[in-house]
Amino acid sequence: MYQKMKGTYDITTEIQYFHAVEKAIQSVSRLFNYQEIRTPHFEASELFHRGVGEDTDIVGKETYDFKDRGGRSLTLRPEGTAGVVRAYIENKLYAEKRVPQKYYYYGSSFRYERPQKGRFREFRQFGVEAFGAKSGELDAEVIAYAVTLFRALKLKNFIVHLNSLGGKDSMSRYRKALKEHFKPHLDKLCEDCNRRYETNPLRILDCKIDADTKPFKKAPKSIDHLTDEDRKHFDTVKAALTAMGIDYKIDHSLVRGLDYYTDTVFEIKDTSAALGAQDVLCGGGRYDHLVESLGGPSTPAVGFGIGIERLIIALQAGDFPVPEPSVHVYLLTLGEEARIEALKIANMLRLGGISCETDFLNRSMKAQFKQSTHHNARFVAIIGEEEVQNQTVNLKDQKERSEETLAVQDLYNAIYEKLTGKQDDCNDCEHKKGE
RNA sequence: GCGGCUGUGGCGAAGUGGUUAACGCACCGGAUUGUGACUCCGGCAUGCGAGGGUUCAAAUCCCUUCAGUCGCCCCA
Repeated sequence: MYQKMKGTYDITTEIQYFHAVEKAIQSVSRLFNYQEIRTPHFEASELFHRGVGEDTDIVGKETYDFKDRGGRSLTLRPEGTAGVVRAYIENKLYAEKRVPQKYYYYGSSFRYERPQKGRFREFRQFGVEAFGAKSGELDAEVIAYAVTLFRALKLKNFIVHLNSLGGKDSMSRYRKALKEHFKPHLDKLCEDCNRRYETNPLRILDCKIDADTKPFKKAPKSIDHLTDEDRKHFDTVKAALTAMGIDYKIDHSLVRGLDYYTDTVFEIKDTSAALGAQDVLCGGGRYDHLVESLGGPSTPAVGFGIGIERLIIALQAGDFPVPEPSVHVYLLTLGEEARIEALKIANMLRLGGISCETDFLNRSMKAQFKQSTHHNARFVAIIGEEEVQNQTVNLKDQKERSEETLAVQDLYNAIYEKLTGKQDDCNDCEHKKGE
């Protein structure tokens, strides 16, 4: 038997959750005025190496790299931003008249990792990127977008972690301060941290092994090394969040693992314990130099990524109502003629927006009744020889627990009225009149 | 890349060397050839993730491998 590849999975009954999330994404994107952008699932390897950063774990050990038949070195995208930035530059979207240019993306990303809860080799990511404005208020709007999405999905147990790394000047000051601070303690730090000390001292703060040690706790804070300008930017972000009623927690150890971040960085963590070690639902920040470093004009930008699988795990732990698949009418047939008649009736009902299911196996009445339950049918329409003869249908309303004999020509109106009551829209599902 | 745990029907689960692999749920058929959800009767794994080995005998012991799961690293 063939098996799916490690770290991938088939979406079957859970599709309902994906639809719910996708619907929320579309409606929140509309509210915040973000346009969807779709970019390829693979790009030249070079793009991710330069975009995400050669020294990051993602590029160093997690990318799916392969050579195509033309000998090109390609990589399945490990995250969304690099591809969107490439498209932004290549399509000269910076010349768009609307500023800032705000995009969202949704789709699979790939990382070669050992799978565990909330972590897959192929996973879906949703993210937004806003280009063209260096504004703390835009940073705050991006965070507000994520929070709004979570609220729309009835999530309650999450918290925004916030920090600022500052721009190039602030960061180099901070790096120097960190190195000075940790230098006398290097022998006490783990192997990884010693390596990070040379390659990227900021990442030492990410370490969980050394997190409880004294030098770690006394480590200098990035926000104490911001230039006046960067400090002002961060103050604007915080004020804007407060103005929008968004709670946040300043997290001095939050540095993020991707190289391109500047100034604001944030994560939104799930606090329900449903996600185990992978509690980061959303991660993002400002990246003011990425567009330029990938060959575009100097363009400030800010964005985030959200893991759809993690979001859905959080959703399932919460009380988000997910509708069961259902059908309006189950046509229960008895005999050959009745089946033909049922097809005609189903066709007629479907044209009017009423969904139908019927029996294709010539099964017993009992079996068909069971099927109608499995299909969550509101109505069972019984069609036997007698009904075919008289052009009638025996209609059972499973909700009202009533049964009546109706002329075929009256069937549609009767069902429609019961489904919609006095309103225009179906009360049982999302069917709208005229659709 | 490293470590722990797990793998028996559609699902849950017993079985730790000895006949025919319990049981429950679900499903299917019948009792009841036009009214299901209760009840009763019957059916439903030639096989225990896969491959190899030990043995008179393997779901059970050994080796290899695959997958799942949780954790580390890191991230969404």
